[in-house]
Amino acid sequence: MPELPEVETVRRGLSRSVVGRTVEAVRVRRCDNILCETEPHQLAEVLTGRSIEWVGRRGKNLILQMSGGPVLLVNLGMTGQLYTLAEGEEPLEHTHVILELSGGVRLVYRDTRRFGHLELICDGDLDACMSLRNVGVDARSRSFTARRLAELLAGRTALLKSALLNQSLVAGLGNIYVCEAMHRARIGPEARCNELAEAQIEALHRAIVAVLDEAIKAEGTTISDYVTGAGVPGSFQRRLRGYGREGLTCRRRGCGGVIRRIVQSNRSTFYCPKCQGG
DNA sequence: CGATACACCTGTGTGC
DNA sequence: TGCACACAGGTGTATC
Repeated sequence: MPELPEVETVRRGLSRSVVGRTVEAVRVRRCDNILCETEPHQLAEVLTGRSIEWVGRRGKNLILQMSGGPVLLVNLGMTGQLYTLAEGEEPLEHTHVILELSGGVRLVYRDTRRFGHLELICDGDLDACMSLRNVGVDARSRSFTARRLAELLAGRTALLKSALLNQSLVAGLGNIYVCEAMHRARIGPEARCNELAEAQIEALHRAIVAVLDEAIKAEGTTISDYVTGAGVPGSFQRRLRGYGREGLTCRRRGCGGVIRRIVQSNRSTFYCPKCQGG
């Protein structure tokens, strides 16, 4: 579910609602998706009494910096949620951890399919932690340029789509935004990394930056599970041009093509056969 | 090392 | 109504 725009939206929301608050209690309902140097129950021991100093992001990973050094990293996987409960609101099924914060704020971590995980990094050393070991250049960092993208793709024979989904190259894109960026850049689904012209890579880079930016402004894409840090859906699903639109008319002005769905490496790819190369 | 297949988990929607 | 199957935003691991 959550790709870069969704994770960034959660980061921004939590920056407003939980930064500066102190962890008063930690309720762990289910701990088999908590990575920790020692034991999952260490979560309460380490976090209780510390305040949340800031919330950061690397690719699709959220970083909660705690006072005194430790970091709580959150990867939401497909169905993960990290949001604050409204007053009187009860946690739903599949809520695995609740942080009770000062001021009566409750931050919950929920994940139906449990593809996500928490990682407690006691010494705060992000460069050595498990979750970030294979995270490449963030798609919204300054160093993600067209030139950098070209270097990352050079010499690869894989499908472009597979490379863009590979977090160790560019971090932050998932199935939705890869489909959207390739549609915007008019690159067909069968394109391979090593057969792109320079101008196509530049167009792809512009498309990636633009679609992520627009999606963040819309607070992300909600298909079924994703919610912002405040627990509400995003709205970018209304502006998708390819993803999830099989059989519908292409949204490119004057195109009139019909969006198709194919399966590539076991995942759906949506594209317009008329305005995207193939 | 690079590319691909698959497993991990739960819920929902479809067709018989 | 019951059941089988396809499918879903991600990613680590095994295999060639």
